Parts: sequence; C-alpha cells; structure tokens
Amino acid sequence: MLSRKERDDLRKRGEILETALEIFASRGFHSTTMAQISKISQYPLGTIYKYFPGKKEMYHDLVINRVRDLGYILFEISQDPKIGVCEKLKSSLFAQASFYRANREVVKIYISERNNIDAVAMPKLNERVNTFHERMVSLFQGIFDQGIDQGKFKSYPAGDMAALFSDIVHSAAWSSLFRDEDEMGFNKRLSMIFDMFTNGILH
Amino acid sequence: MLSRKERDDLRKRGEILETALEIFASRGFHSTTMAQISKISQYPLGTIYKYFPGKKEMYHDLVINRVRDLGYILFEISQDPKIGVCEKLKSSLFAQASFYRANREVVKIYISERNNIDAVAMPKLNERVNTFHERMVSLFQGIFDQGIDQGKFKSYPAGDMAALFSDIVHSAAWSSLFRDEDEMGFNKRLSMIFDMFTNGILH
Amino acid sequence: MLSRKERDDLRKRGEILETALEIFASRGFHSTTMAQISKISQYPLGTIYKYFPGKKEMYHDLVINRVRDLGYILFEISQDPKIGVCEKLKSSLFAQASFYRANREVVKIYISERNNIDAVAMPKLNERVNTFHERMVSLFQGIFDQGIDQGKFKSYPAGDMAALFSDIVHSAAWSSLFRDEDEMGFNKRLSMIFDMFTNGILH
Amino acid sequence: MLSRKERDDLRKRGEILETALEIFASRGFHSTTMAQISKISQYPLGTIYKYFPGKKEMYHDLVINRVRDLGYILFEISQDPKIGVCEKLKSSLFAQASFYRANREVVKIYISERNNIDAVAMPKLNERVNTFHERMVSLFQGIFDQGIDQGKFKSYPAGDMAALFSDIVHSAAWSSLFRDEDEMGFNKRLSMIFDMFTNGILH
DNA sequence: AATGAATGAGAGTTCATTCAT
DNA sequence: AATGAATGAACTCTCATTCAT
Repeated sequence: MLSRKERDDLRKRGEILETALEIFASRGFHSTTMAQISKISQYPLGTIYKYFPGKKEMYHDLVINRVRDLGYILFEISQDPKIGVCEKLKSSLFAQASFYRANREVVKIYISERNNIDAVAMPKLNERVNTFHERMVSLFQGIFDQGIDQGKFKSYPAGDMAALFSDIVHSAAWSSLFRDEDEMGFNKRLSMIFDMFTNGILH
Repeated sequence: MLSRKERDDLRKRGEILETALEIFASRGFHSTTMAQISKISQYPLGTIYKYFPGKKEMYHDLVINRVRDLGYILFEISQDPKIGVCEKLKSSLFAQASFYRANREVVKIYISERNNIDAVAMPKLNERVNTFHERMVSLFQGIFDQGIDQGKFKSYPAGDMAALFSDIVHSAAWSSLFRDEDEMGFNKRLSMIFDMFTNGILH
Repeated sequence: MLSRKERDDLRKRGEILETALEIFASRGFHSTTMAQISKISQYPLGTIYKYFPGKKEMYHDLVINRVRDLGYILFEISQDPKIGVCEKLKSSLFAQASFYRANREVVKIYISERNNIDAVAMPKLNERVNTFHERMVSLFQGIFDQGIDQGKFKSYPAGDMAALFSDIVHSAAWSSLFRDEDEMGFNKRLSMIFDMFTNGILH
Repeated sequence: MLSRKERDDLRKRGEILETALEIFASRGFHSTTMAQISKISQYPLGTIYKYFPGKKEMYHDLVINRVRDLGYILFEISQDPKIGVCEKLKSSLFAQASFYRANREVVKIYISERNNIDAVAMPKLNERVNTFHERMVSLFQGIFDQGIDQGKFKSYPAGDMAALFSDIVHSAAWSSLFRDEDEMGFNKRLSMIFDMFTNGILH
C-alpha cells in the first residue's frame, strides 16, 4: 500500500511524462527543450529533475514503459492455449495495430528510435528498444515453430518468417496511422493484409 | 568535358561527403559536428562551407542524391518490357537489397530519416524523403496493376499490395544488413522471402 | 507596484544595458562582443540573452529608449503655452545640449547611427532613428510656423529653418561634448550661438 | 614620366577603388567583403592585396584621398585675394554642396566616419578624418578673423563662428543629397540658408 | 523541499588574409 | 608575377543542468 505522498509522486511523474510524450512526439527529441516540458506541464524544472535524472532518461522511460505494455499483450496472445497458431498471428496483427492507433505518439517515438542512428547519443535506449524488438520477434518465432510442427505452415525457417511477419505487422499498423479509416475499414484492411501474407498473392 | 578545376572540386566535394556520410551514419545528425567532419576529412571548415551551404544541406544532399540512384534502378526494372511482373517484383527486391548492402551508411540515414519525427528541424528533407518513398510505392503499384490485369495476381487493391511489398522489401533488405551472410546465403534468403510473399506461408 | 522579482529583473537589465552602453559607445557595435559585455558586466552570457533577444536588439534598445527621453523633453517645450517661440527655440537648444552632456555615450551612438551607412546590417534601427529625427524636425517646424504667423520670424520656409536649426542645435551640443567647459562657460557659448542664429553674424 | 607599367598600376588601383567605393557606400564597411569587391571589380583578390595592405587601409584611402580634393577647393577659396569675406563664405558653401552632390558616395562614407565610434577598429582613419575636419574649420576661422578685422562681422569668437558655419554648410549639403532638386532649386535653397545664417531669422 | 534563475561549454558559420601554384 | 583556394580564429547564440534561495 502506497502512502499518500508516494501516490502523489506517481501521479506527478505520470503527468510530466504525459506532457513530455506529446511534445517529444510532435517535435522530436532534439527540438524539445526541458523548459518547454516544464512550461507546458506546469511543473517547475526542479521538480522534473526530481523525478528524472535527465532529458535522455525521461525519453528513455517514455518509450520503454509504454512499449512494454504492447509486449505484455503480444505475450498473452502467444501463450494463449485456447487458440490456434493462425488465430494467434491474426490476433497479434490486430492487437498491434490497435495499440498503434491508441498510442500514436509513443509508437511514433518507438519507431523513430528503432531506426535511429543517433544511437551514440542514447546507446542505452537504442539497445533496450532493439532488445525489446528481438523479444517480440522470438515470440512470433515460437508461434511459427508451433505452426510448422503442426503442419499448418510451410517449413520455412521460423526466424525468417517471424522477422517478415513482424515487419508486415508493423507496416500495416504504421500505415494505418496515416489514414482516416473508421474501425470497420481498418479491420477489413488488416484482414486483407493477413490474407495476402498467409495465402500469397499469386493465383 | 570537365576542366581540371571542376574535376578537382568534384573530387573534394565527394571526399568531404564520403567522410560526412560515415560520421553521420555512425553518430547521427545531431551528434555530428562540423568540426569533426573537418578534422576527420582533413578539409578545413572554410573549405567545407565552400561546397555546402550548411550542415543541414549537406545531410540533405547525402540522403537525397544517393537514394535517387536506387530510384533510377527500380524505375528501370519497372519499365523493362522484356520481363514479366513476377520477375519485376523479384528483381526489385534483389536490386534494393543489393543497393542496401552496397550503401549501408546511406541507407541507415535514409531509413532513419523516413521514420524521424525530428521533422520539425528539417521539414524539407523529411518531405523529400517521403515524396521519394511514395514514388517508389507507386512504381510498385504499377507493376501490381499490370499483374492483376494479366490475371497473374489476385485482385487485392494494388495500392495495398504495393505498400506491403515495399515494406517487405525494405524489411528483408534491412535485416540483411545485420547478418554476416555471404552472397549465396543472402540470395537464398531473399528468394525464400519472395516465395513467402507470393505463395503464402500456409500449406 | 512591481514584485521583488520584477524589480530585480529591471535592475539587472539596467545594469547590463549600462555596461553595454559604455562598451558600445567606446568601441562601436562591431568591435563589441557579447563575451565582453558578459565579462565586464559580470553577467553570464545566458543571463544577457534572457533579457535581450540578441546583440542587435540590445543595441537597438540602447539607442531608441534613451533618445526617446530627449523626444519627450523637446515635445514638452514645443507645446508649452506659457512661453514664446523664441524662448521655445532657446529652451530646446539648452535642453538638447544638457541632454547630450548628461548622456554622452547614448548620444555618441545615436549620432553614429544617424549617419551610418551600415544600415544594411540594421535596417530597422536605422529606420527608427531616422523616424525619430524627422519627428524632432517637425516639432521645430511647428515652432517656426507659429513664429512666422506671429510675425516674429522672417518668412523663410519653416521646414528649411527647422532642418537648419536642428543641425545647429546638434552641432552646438556635439561640440560641447569635447570641451572641458564648466556650466557657466557652456551656457554662455550656447547663448552666443543662439544669438548668431537669430540675429545673424553681419553688422 | 611614368612607365607604362606604372600607369597601368595606377589605373588598376583606381578601378578597384572605384568599385570598392560604390560597395562601401551602399553597404557600409562591415557588410562589405573583400570577395565582393574582387568579384564586382573583376580584379582577383591577390591583385587587390597587391595594391592595398588590407581592407581597412583601402577604406582609409578611399575616404582621405577624395576628401582631400574638397580640402584643396576650400583652401583655394579661402586664399583667393580677389573676393571678400562674405563671398568666400558663400563660395565655400556652394563649393562644398556641389562637391557633396558630385561625390555622394565618398561623402556618405566621410560623414559616416566623422561620427563613427568604431574608432577602435580604425583609429588611424578616425584620427585623419578628424584632423582634416579641424583643418577645414580653421580655414573658415581665418575667414571669420578677417571679416571681424574688416568690421564686416560681429565680433563673436571666430572659432565658434567657424564651427557653426562648418556644421551649417555640412547640414545644407547633406540634406541636399536626399532631395531630388534641380540645379536651380538647389542654388536657391543654398542662398536662402546663407541668408539665414548671415542676417539671422528675426525680424 | 521546492523552485527557476543562473551558468558556460560548445554549436554552426563567416571572411580577412595568406601562399602554393 | 598573378591568382583564388585554403585557412581557422572568432563570432553569436542555445539549453541541459545545477544550486542558492
């Protein structure tokens, strides 16, 4: 049980992070200043530095913590004993796309970071983001291994399938961010993409 | 025919660009300083500023000019009347992957920029990179349209297929950057990925 | 009523401006560096840039704000209903000369700017300084118009008289800056000059 | 007798100076670059540095040499035994105004320099310009001394009269630079100003 | 404990002058 | 002797972080 002070701290930290997220997502890391975050969040600079060791670490936090949520979701799906491999893949695709739609800002940053070469400036973040990504891929790999065992999938190397699938999912989810689609159109497009992936495009 | 001076200028400009490319690719835009480029390239600052109006413009140049080469290659393939749609796609995949392998640094920067939210700082570059990407996608779209007409491809919306294909190509090419594969292994993997895409993964 | 912080800010801003004034007045705009102002004023660079957007703007401020005070004084004199036109002119002359003696540094800068062809570098300042000057001349013109109406002055074009008077005043005031005159000698010389101007030098 | 080479050198030097004059006069000292002068004059940088030790010295030359011409003219007038003191003054006024009209660019620079506080940057030039000015004033002072001796002028201190006259002349000449007056209007205005000065403005 | 003013290292860029060709 | 490319010191300005209040 948290004391009132601890709960307060957590709330403040969260509010700061929320504001920072918006600014980082719209302006990028380098064009965002701590002063901006302080001003917009209405928390004094000193307070921000009480909760975060520095700008980099804050950005770090932002990306990792949010994306971890997606990790949980995908993990749950991959471990679900009640559904088959195909459904697992499809669910993963839908879950990731939904997550992207619901967390546009984080995802922008996450993707930006996944491909960022500014790694020198933030080696730790880069490493963690990539570690996370690898973990997601191996989650998929597990599903593909299963599917091959069950004779459902062709026996391509599971790692390659997983990497490809991961990128397809990402691609579909990402492009959905820039369309003004309603829920139905969105779902239809995802199904179609999943179809392409599973059945191929050839007649 | 270029004069000696012109050739010299071109050579120097190229050398500076080469050095800048390496540093930008390994440290990112913001962590790279003009002083570094000057020191490592062994060209004094003044000389660098003779060839480039500023740091941003240099980076700009780096990305755009190199990537344009890839554009030419893919355009040639898409327009080639001698080969069928399937071969066009496969060739595109191979060409892009080869280009990526041969231009690791540029590609790193290109991709970094494609997904960058620092667009605020360099709106022009961001715009051009995205314009280029769209042009590539519509190149693919043309191929898919053709294939559908010819009854070779299932009739998914060509735009969606093109977007998906573009990301698969990119994914395959990108992941190949981080493997120590020989030429043969590389080609085999690409073929396999192309196979997955065209025939699907389902039995 | 100002808060303590506001008063502090005003004091600091004033101290910086004071130092800058001295340095600008003795070395000119281009030979003065922000680092010098920082060092001599003992305010760090960052603090200076908190109060002023840039070097140019600071210089701008320096010139305009101070000179505006002279404007108020001359305006008051020109509008005073209690005194005649001749006294108005004489008062203007004395007031301007006093102002010059009390604000040597500002005046140096003001005059330097009035005649500066570096206008390309600081068009805005140049414009404002010249606008100010024109306003002063038209203030005088009003007095001359009045004097002509009252039959006190010969009917030369008031605009020409005003321009001439303005330069005479300036000339007298300026030259007084470079003499070690006591108050009495100074006043005597001004009276004499005024006499020359009003009565002519011919027997 | 000058050798051909010497004549050539003189011509080239003159051409460079001519170009430099135009640029300096329109952009000011600091906003003018040696590269500009080289490009516009079509003389290579090296050649310019052959004729002038540096940028400052060139500017120096520009101002001093031209203004010296005015000095000669005024000197001739002041020494002319054939004309009276009043005519000498009037002639000086007209001569100076004509010179200003004919040498707008030099005069702009000269005046800019007379009032410039950038003296730190160019102490030598500043000194020479002021020395020249003092010489002109003492030329006038001689005329006034003469006039007082002859009982033509009231016996104000000749130095003060000279300083005042010098500034009036300058004022009239300067303001004429910014009017689109024809020769006649110009002459009329000068006469009027001279009238004001000699007879006063009072009825 | 909370604040936000103070700090100054370090960034990009310019241009007078030199000197190898 | 003539050239103009090469040079790098010095400039203005920014902002993450600290620490006196």
